[in-house]
Amino acid sequence: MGGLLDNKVQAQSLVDVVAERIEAAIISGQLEPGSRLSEQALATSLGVSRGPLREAIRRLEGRKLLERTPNIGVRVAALSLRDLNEILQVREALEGMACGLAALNMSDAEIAELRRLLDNHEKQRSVQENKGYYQESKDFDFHFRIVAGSGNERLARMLTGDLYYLLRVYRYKSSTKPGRAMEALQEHRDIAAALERRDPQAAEQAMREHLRHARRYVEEQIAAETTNGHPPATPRKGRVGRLD
Amino acid sequence: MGGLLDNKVQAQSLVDVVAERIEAAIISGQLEPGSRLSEQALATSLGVSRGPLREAIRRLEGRKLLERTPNIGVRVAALSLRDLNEILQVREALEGMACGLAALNMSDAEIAELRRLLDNHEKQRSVQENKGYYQESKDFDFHFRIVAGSGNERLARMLTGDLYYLLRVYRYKSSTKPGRAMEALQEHRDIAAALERRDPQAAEQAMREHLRHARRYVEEQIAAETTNGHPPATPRKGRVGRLD
DNA sequence: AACTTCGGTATTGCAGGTAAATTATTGCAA
DNA sequence: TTGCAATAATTTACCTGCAATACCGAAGTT
Repeated sequence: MGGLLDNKVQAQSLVDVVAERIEAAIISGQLEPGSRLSEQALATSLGVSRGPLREAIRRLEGRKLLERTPNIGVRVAALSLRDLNEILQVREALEGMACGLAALNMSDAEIAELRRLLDNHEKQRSVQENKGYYQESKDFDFHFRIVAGSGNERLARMLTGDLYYLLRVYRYKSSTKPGRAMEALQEHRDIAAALERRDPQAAEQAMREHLRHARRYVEEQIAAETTNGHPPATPRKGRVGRLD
Repeated sequence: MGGLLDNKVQAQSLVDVVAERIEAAIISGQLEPGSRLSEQALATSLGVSRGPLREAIRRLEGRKLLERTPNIGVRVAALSLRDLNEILQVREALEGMACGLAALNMSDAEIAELRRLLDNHEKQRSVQENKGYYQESKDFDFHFRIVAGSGNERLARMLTGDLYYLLRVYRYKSSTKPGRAMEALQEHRDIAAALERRDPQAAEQAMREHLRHARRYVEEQIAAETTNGHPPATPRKGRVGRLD
């Protein structure tokens, strides 16, 4: 394994490239949620004709990252706080199950690796002590490994391929809250401990609790919004997203 | 509610129509899993050019109902027994949660309606007693209402819009098993009872158990397949699906 | 006889162009 | 000045045509 010739390369059509590019732009924030995209502008900006671009858009449409209104146009899917809450609820159920399965299916080596990952995080955290925030990619890495370790490939794809993306768009870090980073790290440790004990029920519970904290944060925002008569998060409709 | 003017009609592009048509063809079995579809043939058969057809295909691709291999072609997604099992596992978690939420969020009227539905099923079942099988659409209706009653729209769409479709393709009726129909009806009653009691935990448990039975059926098949040295379910590759 | 190579045929991938719909703008009237 | 109407401009929707790639069968080689 590891040889350069072992990986089977797949021909990539323009559509694939364009779709990936747009997806990346959405996640990176280059294309803001709710912003409209002009076919002509995007096509010339990417150097392709409108055919493949439209096909790429259709695919992302199927994945609910883009929304098209016939004869009007395409916009980046915008999630309301309510949507966000719903998605987090789904995530809780799915990733809870994944974690329970991981307790049964992950290899000892994988779990050990997970533990090392956390020690690593701890160090990095102590460096920027007061920054008090858990770097996004680290958090993602931890969750990713567990989900992959569940042994249920479809479940893993649903989480890492679909739900995570939607959440990332919102760079929704409840971890920006003051003491949250330390808490999160501790919760990660609890999860790892349950995995080491090979206790699926405890693992599921630990993961669910961890995720519930994140969700509570959103629920607080919802509550605040509805009481304050806050403007219901108007997604900027005017802006047209480019990729330059 | 229910007025003819309440439904907001959306302009439907050719792509929408074509996509729906293909989806229907897949579900109805007109297009078998694993079968290849020729763009030219489908296009002429549907009376559209290849452009919109390709876009429709791309969308279904995003929804994992179709799979495209670059420069080769498109085929209807084929699920192995292992895939099926994975999906059923996901369904268990998701629909379990949905049922728990439904116990909190469904209106009394909706629950009462559910009960009437079951009485109706019972009658119909007793008519074709020995046929011993729960008509597919009835079963779907029951589950559909509960899922919709969860109050979590995204969850409902994931289940009814995505997972159910994948499962329907396989018309995988564990209900064809001899005594299964009666059992299933009884389980439905248990679920309804938990909802009436407004007991979310019991509701979730009842639903999970109901679904676990279906899954066990698949697991048995997997076991049988691997021991018998059965050919691993070769999806017919040769056939080209038409819509005529 | 089996395997490889080579050419023809069919299918997919991509680009541009025309028609239809929506949005923006301008002019007119109240 | 405001509201409406007609028109112009922009954008999407769809179709056709051409290029690139893969598939299939025949001929040739080992």
